[in-house]
Amino acid sequence: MPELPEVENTRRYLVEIGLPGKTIALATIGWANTVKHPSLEDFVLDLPGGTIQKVARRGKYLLAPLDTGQTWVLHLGMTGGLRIHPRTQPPPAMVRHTVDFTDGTQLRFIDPRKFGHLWLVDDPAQATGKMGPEPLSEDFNDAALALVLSNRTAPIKALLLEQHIIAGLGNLYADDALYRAGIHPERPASGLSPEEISRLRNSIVQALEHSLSQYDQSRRDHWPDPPFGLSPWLIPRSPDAPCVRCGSGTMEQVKVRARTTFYCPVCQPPTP
DNA sequence: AGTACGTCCTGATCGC
DNA sequence: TGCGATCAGGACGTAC
Repeated sequence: MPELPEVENTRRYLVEIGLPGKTIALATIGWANTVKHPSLEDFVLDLPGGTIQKVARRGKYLLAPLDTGQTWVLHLGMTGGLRIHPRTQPPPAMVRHTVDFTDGTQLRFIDPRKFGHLWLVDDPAQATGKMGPEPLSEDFNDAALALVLSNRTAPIKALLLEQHIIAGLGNLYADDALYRAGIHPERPASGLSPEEISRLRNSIVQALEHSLSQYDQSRRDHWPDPPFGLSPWLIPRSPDAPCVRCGSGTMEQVKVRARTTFYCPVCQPPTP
């Protein structure tokens, strides 16, 4: 379940371990469906020779522009993870794809469920599609959030998961943000007051930044092989667990758009 | 246009 | 103890 903090953690890992500047020698794809563009044949033909200029992130996508002018785009899906090791080091379990560099190191794409995707494109938008504002950027303000939520009757939780509304949130951080904000996940989005929208925006930022700071510490503690485990979030994710926010409620579990959703009925009442 | 649901995947967990 | 069924969900495609 890599969401924005996990993908950003991966980006920082890749930068710190020195991916920018490496030149690709060989791409080995173990599951053809992972490559979305161009064809598998063209992907493995065109990627080698490129030198990585930098590693950027847009939502949950990692963007690695090459000196060829094309951009190598990676999405970790639900179970994806990336590691760079010397090619001679035994690979971790569940490595689906590898990319060898000319300096003797190798990127390992670990992905048990094969939901990850790769692209090689001229324009990153070919891979990412239309994306909403980055929640940790200046573009993400109360007015912008209010605008995209207006006239939407869908549950607020469902909209938080749409990448063209806000980039980078997934199931866990959507729940965590709503929990921090004290907003019921099934409230119709258009029914939120300006105060609630402001609280929600702040809560999204806090949830993400809290997690990012934990990942920064974890990378320092475990360098050069930080663990894949998820950073602990505030919201208890088990039914009937005591609410750590109000201390009196017990967590409820429901499905919102087929996604497991937790909330505290006391902190997050169904009506304002 | 907005909303809802099925599909892809397989390791982990559950129930009998 | 073993084995089949179920669950997990990011993004996209399809249907209404």
